[in-house]
Amino acid sequence: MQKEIELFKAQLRKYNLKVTQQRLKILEAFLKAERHLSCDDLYRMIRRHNSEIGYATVYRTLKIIQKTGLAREVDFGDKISRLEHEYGHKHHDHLICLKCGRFFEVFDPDIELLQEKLARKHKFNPIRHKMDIFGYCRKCSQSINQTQRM
Amino acid sequence: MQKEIELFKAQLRKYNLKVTQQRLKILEAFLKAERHLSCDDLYRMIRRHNSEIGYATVYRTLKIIQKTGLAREVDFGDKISRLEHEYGHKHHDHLICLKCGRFFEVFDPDIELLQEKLARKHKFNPIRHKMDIFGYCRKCSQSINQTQRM
DNA sequence: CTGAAATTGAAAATCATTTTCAATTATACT
DNA sequence: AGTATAATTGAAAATGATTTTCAATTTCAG
Repeated sequence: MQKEIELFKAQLRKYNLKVTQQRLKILEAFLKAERHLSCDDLYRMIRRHNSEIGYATVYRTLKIIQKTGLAREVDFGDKISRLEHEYGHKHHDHLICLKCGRFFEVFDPDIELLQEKLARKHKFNPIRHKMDIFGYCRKCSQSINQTQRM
Repeated sequence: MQKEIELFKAQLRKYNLKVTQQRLKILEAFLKAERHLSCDDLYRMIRRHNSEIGYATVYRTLKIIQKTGLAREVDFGDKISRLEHEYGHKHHDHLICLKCGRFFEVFDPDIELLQEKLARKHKFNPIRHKMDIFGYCRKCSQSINQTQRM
């Protein structure tokens, strides 16, 4: 985690941004957290513990954390920005359960390869991609009892 | 297009929803449109032509259109809901240009197969999935001149 | 035709996100 | 260490898409 903090500081300096107590606390809170976090999640976490840090500051710092490459946005289809750790984490895709909302991180090198090929076939220069599979996890698959409704 | 309209009407009846002029006009406008449309896009289109249909009605009807399986939501990462035709359209993924915003629909059966396998390997029951590759299209690849900025 | 139930649309509410701005703080430079 | 300056903070307001409310209107089964 020290490594990430140093990287963050270095990036701040590089862009003439100041190393403030708030920014460091927010980064640490983010790094300590395991799950995918929305801005609101993180704001509450920080607030719960001790510090008085404004929502706007958390919001703005999360933007910076993204830009430094320490986090990336993930999208669970609910229109809420969530961040997950990026630094030191390999790329992965998601299996997202439509019932319980849990997600699983997965990776398949063959798919990655084919994605590259697919893009190249279309003269497209891929930078990043996102693959989410929605469905039912093992537990929920058993207990599905959907009431079809409109 | 007649087929889609009949299907829509049938679905409405099935769920005790009424077949109104507004709903039909909105569906037709949607079906005639080629591109991916946001609620706002569609509202403007309809309004431009003639009809006086409220935004709320467009919004609500789009939800119904989704539920009937005639449209599905696509996500270009900008937090705006856009719908694309679903009925009679095969599943596909997207190549989305980070510069000009254009997108390309692509499909690769090998990837589809591997996605199924991947899910099964994790005892996950896949229902649908979403794969978007972000990068630069042919035209934009040439003229990239990004100014690195924070 | 008629009544019950659904729909409409204008306006307001919601909710995440983003900006504003005056007060505060970090940092480079004496 | 002191100071100037430029960035940051945080409360509050603004934004913008989405969603709901509710009284008036429309649909449609009987």
